[in-house]
Amino acid sequence: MEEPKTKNGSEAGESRPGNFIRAIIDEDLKAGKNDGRVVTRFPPEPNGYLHIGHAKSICLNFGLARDYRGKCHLRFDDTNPCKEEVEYEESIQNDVRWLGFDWGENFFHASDYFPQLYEYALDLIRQGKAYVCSLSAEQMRDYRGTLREPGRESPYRDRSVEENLDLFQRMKAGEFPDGTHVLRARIDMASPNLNLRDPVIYRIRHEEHHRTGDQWVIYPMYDYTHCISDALERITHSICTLEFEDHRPLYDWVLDQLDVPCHPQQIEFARLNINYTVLSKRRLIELVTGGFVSGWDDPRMPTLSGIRRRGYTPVSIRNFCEKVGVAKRDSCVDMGLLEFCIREDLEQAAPRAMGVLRPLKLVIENYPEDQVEEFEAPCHPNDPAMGTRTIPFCRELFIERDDFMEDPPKKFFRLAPGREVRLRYAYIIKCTEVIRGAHGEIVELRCVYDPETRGSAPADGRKVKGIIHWVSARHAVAAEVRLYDRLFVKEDPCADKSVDYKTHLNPHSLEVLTGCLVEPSLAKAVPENRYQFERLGYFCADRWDCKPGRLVFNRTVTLKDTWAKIDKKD
RNA sequence: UGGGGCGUCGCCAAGCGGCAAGGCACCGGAUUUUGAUUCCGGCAUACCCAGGUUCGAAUCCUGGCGCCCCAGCCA
Repeated sequence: MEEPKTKNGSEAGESRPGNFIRAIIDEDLKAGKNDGRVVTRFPPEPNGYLHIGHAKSICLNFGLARDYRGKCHLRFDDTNPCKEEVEYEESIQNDVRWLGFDWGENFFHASDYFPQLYEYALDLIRQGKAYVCSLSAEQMRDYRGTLREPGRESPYRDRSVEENLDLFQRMKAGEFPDGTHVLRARIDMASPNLNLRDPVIYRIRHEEHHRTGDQWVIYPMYDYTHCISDALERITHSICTLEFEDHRPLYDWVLDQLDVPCHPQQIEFARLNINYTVLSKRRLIELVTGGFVSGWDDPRMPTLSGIRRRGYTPVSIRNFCEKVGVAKRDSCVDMGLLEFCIREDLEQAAPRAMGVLRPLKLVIENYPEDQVEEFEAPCHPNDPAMGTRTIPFCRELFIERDDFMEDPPKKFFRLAPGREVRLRYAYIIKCTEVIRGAHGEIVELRCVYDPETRGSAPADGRKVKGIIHWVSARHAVAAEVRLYDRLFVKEDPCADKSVDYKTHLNPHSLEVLTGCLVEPSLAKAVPENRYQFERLGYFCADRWDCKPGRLVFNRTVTLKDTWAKIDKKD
């Protein structure tokens, strides 16, 4: 967290946006709750990679801890040995750190509490508030009732404390196969809240756990584990997403029965949605395993590792999460906001360079054959502190194919036959001839340059509106450039439940360009270096594939393109 | 005629009875050797609807309507 530590949100001068969670904390503080402590936690299940939706939660929880001078714990919710892996734990920690947050010593696992959780379960049984149920899964579903009808009590509901204790201990000892018994909380089978109809709190799973190995064959369920874990860690505000709102009565019930250190407050907020992508673990996994993307960190993925590889910066993600706000309304944020955030950051942070994606050869006929000039260009037009780089210039250049049109529309002010244009940081040139190939395609442009226009406007006062980028044919360096676009063509790929969301995958979400040419100063680019290729967009040297002698750039985002808008309108 | 939430500009989102913040997008215009950036200006007589209370309501009350979540031994 590189930002200066600030005081809490209630103090004057604080500019952070207010949200209902901060309002609750402010009130709690005013009322003297929790001895003035603020302790939050980010509790991922290690069964997938983090995505931008998690970033919202991370920024919220760690941000609260920062602003209220509290703590935010990182706790892995690893209660289901069937789905969880260490690979995920590692990636999650990397991603949280990359985002810019630090949990310090406060690193935990729900599995750390298995022994205590077990003791608490015994306690519940002794109080007659939990029982071993031997109904099958199907039977239990049947007994649970429906949304409108109350459930029926299990025939095992009134087993004696002794029998329950005995059975539960034997469950733990591994005497029974999976699915034969569960431990259930004894609450109310007629509750309109299904979560309270004697929820399962322990199940048998003869499965190796990635941390506890084969030490346990019974594993606690989320509802039972999460609240107790929070209490043991003395969490003050347990922030989760809306779908857990119905679970809050159970969260509170469990803590009310037990002798725990404190009773944290669960607060729910709306999860993040972004259009033209999907943010559900299940679907992201499917995209990866189905080979629809190259992996979890494919630059098109909304995963933090994907976004990172695409070229997004941590600060841009944090700003995005800040701008998105925190509320309880289901919402879907425009992808355009994310793009705004990365442009906003890179505009000031990324050094400029010239690169030609689709090269078109251009020969300056009145420029001496052997002459080479070197131009000193600023690395940033508005920030001299970023220094300069030198750009070689000679008779033969490459320009962007899109910057030439034989028969241009009115508002096109780039190169065309007989027209003048400025070569950025160099001379004004005029196109005199178009050379064609065997099939009539344009293969080369012949031009003349005005030697008097280097670094200055023409003396005769004529106006040249267009400025285009270029590279020297003799000095340019080859590069591969990967152009990324939105992953889906539909705003909400999952809106129509009768159609597989994958049918809305954007077939043009990746375009690989291999014949690109970039200015020689880029030869030294190392993985994750970010640049603005002038007039084109922001590009990031690929984290894995960019190596000395083989440049690979990913397009993070284009520059705002007013011309494209005008062109589309006409 | 199950329960729990939510409805303020195209998209987010403040607002908590005193007369609709802000951001994105969008539309003008200025500067500009990136059609970028920056800069100025515009952008809800209106807060799901209908009644009611009040001098005064997005904010309170009543009744509708709409959307989301819940019937895993997932989290």
